[in-house]
Amino acid sequence: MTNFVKPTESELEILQVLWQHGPSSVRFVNDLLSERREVGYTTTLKLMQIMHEKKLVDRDTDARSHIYRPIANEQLTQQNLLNGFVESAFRGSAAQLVMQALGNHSANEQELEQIKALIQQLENDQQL
Amino acid sequence: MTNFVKPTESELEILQVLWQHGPSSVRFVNDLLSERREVGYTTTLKLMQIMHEKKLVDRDTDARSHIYRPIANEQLTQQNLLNGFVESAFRGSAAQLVMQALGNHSANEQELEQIKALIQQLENDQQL
DNA sequence: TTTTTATTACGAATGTCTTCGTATATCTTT
DNA sequence: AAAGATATACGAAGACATTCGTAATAAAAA
Repeated sequence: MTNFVKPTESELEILQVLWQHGPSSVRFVNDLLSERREVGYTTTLKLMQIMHEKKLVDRDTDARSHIYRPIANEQLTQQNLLNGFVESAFRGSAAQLVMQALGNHSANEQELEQIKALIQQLENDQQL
Repeated sequence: MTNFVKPTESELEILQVLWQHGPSSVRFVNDLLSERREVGYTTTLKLMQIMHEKKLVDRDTDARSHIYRPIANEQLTQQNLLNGFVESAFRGSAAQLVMQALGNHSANEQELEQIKALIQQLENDQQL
């Protein structure tokens, strides 16, 4: 967590593809994005080049078609984004955010169990 | 929730002041913001005027010093922001976000109890 | 080999966000 | 009333973010 560069919306969309599918070419990423919305190939290319400059991704340029991969993993990035989000939208109160998230985005039974287990664990740790 | 306009970072900062302190003048908002960082008066003024155009705030122009107030309340805005955030950063999984939030931003004992109670309630409702 | 296709690099246009200077009007103080 | 302080309106500059066209190059197909 030395220095976090916040990805933009579009950049995050690309990172999602890379996290889910592993190292990928621009072509592959653009094909996936195109399924969801209109986006030109060179637009995706340019974004990925910028992400490389920002050191959000690494790339292998051995083959003609370069292969990109995220530098930070998904969890760490989520954590950094979450910190900023809690700060700006929830005045720093993660508990408030959790309440809102649970209240409106219903989680399923299994997820609720997982969350309960996590809380249990947190409470146990706190006793030490 | 007819049509949500997403406030920018700076706009959200101003909304926070209005939610916390009630209807305020530009002067008041700018004084508060200035305690935390360098920001010119006309910068804050301009932002609040733009927020008025975007219909993020209403204003009373009876007195020379106009009084601004948020149009949407804090909870509703948080909910809208949260939906977008869960979508873009957590692939739509609110449960994942909750786990991350609980894991790293420790909540205190009382907050954990509140969250547990909420989960209990959700589980009860689900049985109907 | 020639033509077609695919890929990168790059520049530039457009849009949005943030910031501030300046002009004008209004209120307050002297 | 004159001078100073305070408010709004407005334009514009600078920084990013997003998008795409075009040129150059490399690979694949004909």
